[in-house]
Amino acid sequence: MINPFVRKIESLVALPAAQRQVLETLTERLHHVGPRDRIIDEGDEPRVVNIVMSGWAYRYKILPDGRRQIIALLLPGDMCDPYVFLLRTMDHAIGTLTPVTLAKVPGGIIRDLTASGPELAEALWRQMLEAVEIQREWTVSLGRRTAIERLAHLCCEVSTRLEAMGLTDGPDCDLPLTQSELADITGLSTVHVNRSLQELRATGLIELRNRRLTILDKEALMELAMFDPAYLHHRRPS
Amino acid sequence: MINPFVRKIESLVALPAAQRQVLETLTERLHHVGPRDRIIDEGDEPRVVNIVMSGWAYRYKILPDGRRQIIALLLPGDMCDPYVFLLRTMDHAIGTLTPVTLAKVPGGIIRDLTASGPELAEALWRQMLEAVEIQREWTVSLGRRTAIERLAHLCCEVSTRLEAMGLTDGPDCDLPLTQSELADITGLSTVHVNRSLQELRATGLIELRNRRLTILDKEALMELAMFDPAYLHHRRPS
DNA sequence: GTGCCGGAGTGACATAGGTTAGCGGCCTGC
DNA sequence: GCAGGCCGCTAACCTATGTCACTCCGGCAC
Repeated sequence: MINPFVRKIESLVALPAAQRQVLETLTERLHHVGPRDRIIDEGDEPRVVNIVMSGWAYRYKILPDGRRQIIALLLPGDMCDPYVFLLRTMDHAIGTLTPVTLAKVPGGIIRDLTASGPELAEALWRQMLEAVEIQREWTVSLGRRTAIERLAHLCCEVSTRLEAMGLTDGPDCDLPLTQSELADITGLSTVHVNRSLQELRATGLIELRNRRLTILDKEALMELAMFDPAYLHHRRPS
Repeated sequence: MINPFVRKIESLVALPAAQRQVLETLTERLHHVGPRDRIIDEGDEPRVVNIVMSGWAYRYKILPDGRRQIIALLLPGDMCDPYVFLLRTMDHAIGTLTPVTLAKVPGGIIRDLTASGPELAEALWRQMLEAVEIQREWTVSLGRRTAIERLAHLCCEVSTRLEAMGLTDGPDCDLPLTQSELADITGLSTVHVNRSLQELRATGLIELRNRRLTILDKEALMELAMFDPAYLHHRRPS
């Protein structure tokens, strides 16, 4: 299995072989975190840049009264903000959904890397831009899409992101989220997530069993979700 | 009046005088755009980096059926994604709320700047990180805050951001948004924005007249909004 | 095997917020 | 000085989504 981080970076920019080699060695030492565990907490001082090498993680914030919002999903190959270490403290937390393997890259190394040539610096910027666009699309979902549309859109997004990493199996992919986590992503209640999911199933758009998602009618699902994959297209022209 | 872009950058990193001078000259040639006008449209190819030197602009997306969501507010000093020009096309549009003056910096110049020394590269990263954190907080608002809380939070955010730029007058600041624009920011209907605004006024937390906001009880407003300014604190230790 | 627990699923009911329709005030254009 | 339009505001009514309280099922600990 190819290194997902390298795969992701190489989908963004063409790397000289030497640079590629550097990245490979960077992500050799892996840390293992169990499922439903924490990676970093709000208020912590970020010292390293975490890279998800396998498994699913998520960013979240909890309001003083306990309401929780999941802010982003981190899939294999995703990097937690290339330059987080510039911040004094984390303003949100990161946790795992599944068992996760992580590469931890110290800030100094990141600086050295980007100073060594423009390709990598550019790749990091592209990755950041992609992350921001995803975040913006979530903003649109939460602000203006209905419950069903939000769920449909999430399915489209996840499936598209996983596909780009070679992690789909035809119309099938992982979706290791409980309904309560789906609720915290979509800003809904668990009950309503359940209802809406049933409706998505009833109309034959998706199947969802055993943490696996099957998209039965991609066209219709995209139309319902008003999903335009353009915002995920930072791939370099190939 | 000091150059707001330079002011913003200098709040993030300490700049050698020479670098500072470069920034000043970069933002000498200004473009003027009228109120409620467009700066760049979805699908356009971004060639330059826009910097807002005065006035208010905003990012937005429109769904196929016309629903609009405002995704971000761009205040004086804000830069529209330091490296946008890496993208093939804009996935969202940017428009103006008030008359706006803009500096337009070509991508090549940005690259040269950041290649010339680490301070500026770092400043751009910090600015991006701040923008993302704001975006994440909007995600939380839309997902988990009630109507009143969203509006209160927006007031806190705007006032804090303007204050950092020296654009507040004690508890007063600009808020050049119609109720319909507030609705598209907060994911509500205009009617409900109106209702909630009344309630905020009735409880003596804010005043809002003639596009000016007065925060009457900042403590209470922050508590209601569950506003924690930490996410805006990228200022360098001074 | 038994008991426990977390997660999916339900039904009845409550409510935050949306919709529609309409008013009056204030600009602005002419 | 009039007409048209945008904006703030309101009332009556509607509905998407939330809340509460519960069942059922499967996996895991022991």
